[in-house]
Amino acid sequence: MVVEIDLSDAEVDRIFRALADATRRDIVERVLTGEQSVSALADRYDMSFAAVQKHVAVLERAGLVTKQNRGRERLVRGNPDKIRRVQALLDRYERLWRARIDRLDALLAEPGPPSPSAPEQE
Amino acid sequence: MVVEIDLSDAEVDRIFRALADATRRDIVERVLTGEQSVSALADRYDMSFAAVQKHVAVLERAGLVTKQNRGRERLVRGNPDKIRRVQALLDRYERLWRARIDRLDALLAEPGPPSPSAPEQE
DNA sequence: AATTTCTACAACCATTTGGTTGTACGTTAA
DNA sequence: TTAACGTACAACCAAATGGTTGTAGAAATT
Repeated sequence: MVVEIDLSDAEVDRIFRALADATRRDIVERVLTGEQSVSALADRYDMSFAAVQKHVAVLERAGLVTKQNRGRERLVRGNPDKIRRVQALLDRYERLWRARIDRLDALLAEPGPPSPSAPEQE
Repeated sequence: MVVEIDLSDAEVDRIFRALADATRRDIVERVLTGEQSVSALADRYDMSFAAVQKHVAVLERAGLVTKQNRGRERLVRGNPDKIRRVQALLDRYERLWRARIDRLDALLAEPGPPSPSAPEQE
């Protein structure tokens, strides 16, 4: 399955920043298992309801979760499309990196020194 | 190839936070192509040398790049092992997410309503 | 009708972030 | 030797982050 990469810098900023917090990553894991209300999530953490509410808001702004009204509750659920795009993004990084390593390996495997390059001193 | 996932919460925090900035992501891409000195990197961006120096320090603390001394220069290069671990981490998220979607799909495909669940109103 | 539950949001606070400028020091070049 | 280059680091600043408490409103319960 091919996933398109059409995220703006600002979007990628928001996504990575949202994932740069252990509580928020934990929330993501929880709503992966099944949708949960904000207060149900808040019960799990040693912080105020408002704090958890803010974390959910950060995840929502990043597009990683969505909220749906059910009565007085707000059900939080994951956004699979977005996580696939993040996956594709990291996949691209990994491929670029691997390509560089492969080039270096090939260079080192050559018989003669291909270029004087840097004398590599500490 | 199997990559181990043994990163602490704090490490993952640092990695995601490091990637949550367009300039730093660009630096990562540049050093993927080949190692570069800090000043060579600084020339590329519309900000002070010290600012770029700080960005590199953030990437270094996250373990995404390393620096090596060559004379008066500090050569910045990528850390392939770390990026592979990040890749593995995201891979895990993606698999969890996909598993949930598959479960939901299976549920919806069943003939009778499996459970009354929520009346789904806005 | 009164109370409780779940949520939203404002105000506040300490800390971190991302930028700046300035100073100092080792290394290279003239 | 002197000048220029590359880097490190401190001090400073505005804005964002991550937490708090308090107030208010809509929905459910009693």
